[in-house]
Amino acid sequence: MLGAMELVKIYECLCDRTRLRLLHLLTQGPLCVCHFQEVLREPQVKISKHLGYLRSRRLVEATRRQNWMMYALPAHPSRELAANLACLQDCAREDAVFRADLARLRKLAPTIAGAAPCGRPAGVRAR
Amino acid sequence: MLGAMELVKIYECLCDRTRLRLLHLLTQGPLCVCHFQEVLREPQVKISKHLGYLRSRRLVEATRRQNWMMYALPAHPSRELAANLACLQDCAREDAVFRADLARLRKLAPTIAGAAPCGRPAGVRAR
DNA sequence: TAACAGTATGCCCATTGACGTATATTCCCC
DNA sequence: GGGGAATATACGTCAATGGGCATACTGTTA
Repeated sequence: MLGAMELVKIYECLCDRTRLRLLHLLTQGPLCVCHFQEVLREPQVKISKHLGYLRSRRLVEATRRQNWMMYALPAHPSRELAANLACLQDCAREDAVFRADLARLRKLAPTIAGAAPCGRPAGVRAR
Repeated sequence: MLGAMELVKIYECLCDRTRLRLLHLLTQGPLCVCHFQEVLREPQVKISKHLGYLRSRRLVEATRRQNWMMYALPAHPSRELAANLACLQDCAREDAVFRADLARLRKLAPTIAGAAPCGRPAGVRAR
């Protein structure tokens, strides 16, 4: 009689504006915390905590890359998660906030595939 | 800079197991509180409160029909709501709890269209 | 090893939500 | 008007959550 809990867990993750924005950005590919900070323009602690929340519930995966934590959607999402992420992406297409986020992200990291942390070219270290 | 709030509101409604079951049942058609009580096997106050929650956020509409309150999904749902309800319905298809709910509902009210409250034939009053 | 950048965590506070018990409300029928 | 059925609300309690501030952690560089 449990069941349906996977879905509830997903919706619990989706029911916060900040987390929604994070997940939406992640549909574009893996990103690091500083990316999120710059795109969302929210304090580091807020971003980090929400990512931790998502991670603890397995909606995102994290790997360290030198100093940076790279966050990504699960490599093998459940059917439910995949469906809801697709739905989110669809809804986001017509929303001003999500579109603006996407625009800032694109300006920041024009090429997402293999994007270096914080938009710096791979191998170049911070100032 | 508001935006995205419609979605958050929807997800806030979806992130509870009981509300999820209620909404899922409502995708079959309008129902009254006693239907929910019998299908979910949950106390009246719990059902009623969650319906109130959903109603206050405009995810369901309610109309009185004699002694019974009939609840239904919005006649004109937003794009976001429609998308998420479809997604929910899709996810529910493979979940034991939702399937069991549906089975109990069908036994209770074989014909949903114009279903009388509490499965009694229209016009027949309670014992 | 010291300094620093990137990130996470502990603590505190305010808000929200879920649940149960008891009680109120609304409508129908006698 | 009284009684009863169906439904909603008021209260109290407890747990979870969001946010900020300060601080800790981790890896890199000097």
